Amino acid sequence: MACNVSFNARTAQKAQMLLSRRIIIRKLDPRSVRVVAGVDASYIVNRGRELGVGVAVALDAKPPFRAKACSVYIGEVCVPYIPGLLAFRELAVMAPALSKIVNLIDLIIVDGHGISHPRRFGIASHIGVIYGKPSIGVAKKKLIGREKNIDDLTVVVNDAGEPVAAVLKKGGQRLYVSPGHLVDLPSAIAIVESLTRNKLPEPTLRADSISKAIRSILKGVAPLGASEVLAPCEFRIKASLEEASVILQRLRQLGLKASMG
DNA sequence: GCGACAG
DNA sequence: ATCTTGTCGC
Repeated sequence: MACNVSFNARTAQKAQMLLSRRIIIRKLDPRSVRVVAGVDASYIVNRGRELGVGVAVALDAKPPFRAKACSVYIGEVCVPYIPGLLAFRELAVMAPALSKIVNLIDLIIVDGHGISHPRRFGIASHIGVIYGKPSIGVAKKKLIGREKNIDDLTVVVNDAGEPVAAVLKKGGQRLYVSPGHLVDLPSAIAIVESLTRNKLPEPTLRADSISKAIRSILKGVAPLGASEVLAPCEFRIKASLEEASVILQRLRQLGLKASMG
């Protein structure tokens, strides 16, 4: 028996329309951001079932962006990817991970959009509202709106004529930065700039490398340096008994802290 | 009907 | 996101 969870796209859209009214857009002083969270989700297909890996890492907002805590949740995902409804898929595994470290952080950087969304409620806004924390969406591709140049800044404008994102060029990468919750566009731009050294913000990079390392381990390969990258992480696995046991064993073999539930 | 379409 | 070979550039 797999995927006992059902998903209704129309209901999900209604939820977004209701929840979007809770978004607060306002200035956020970058100096008030001391610890920031990076989140990520990856997937792996196993006998027709889809396992999701949710990662949440807390790091200093200043170089060298030292990791202070990390939580990983592994469980089955029963929601498909539908453009505009990404949050319902990713949150299934990201929320259990983020909940473990949310008390430590001042802001969340999310892969995906914030208010630059058909219903003004992308995954970054969703996470921000649910946790009552400032959040910023940083996406690699545009979801909605048209781009418009204002002086030397490129912004994304929605159908209502409202600027909902800015385009940052980082090492050949286009980054769509949009407010999620408790932050405005100028603040979001300044904060993302301060967190970006390479092509992506450091929190995203860190969550991504953790996610990739876990993925390799689950596929039976132990990447060099995996133990170091995953050292700050605690793991929780929710799966069938035999499946969870195998995963648990592999992680513990590498000296990692893993449990079930 | 057609194009667009985060991860 | 994931799959997947060779290839371009630092």
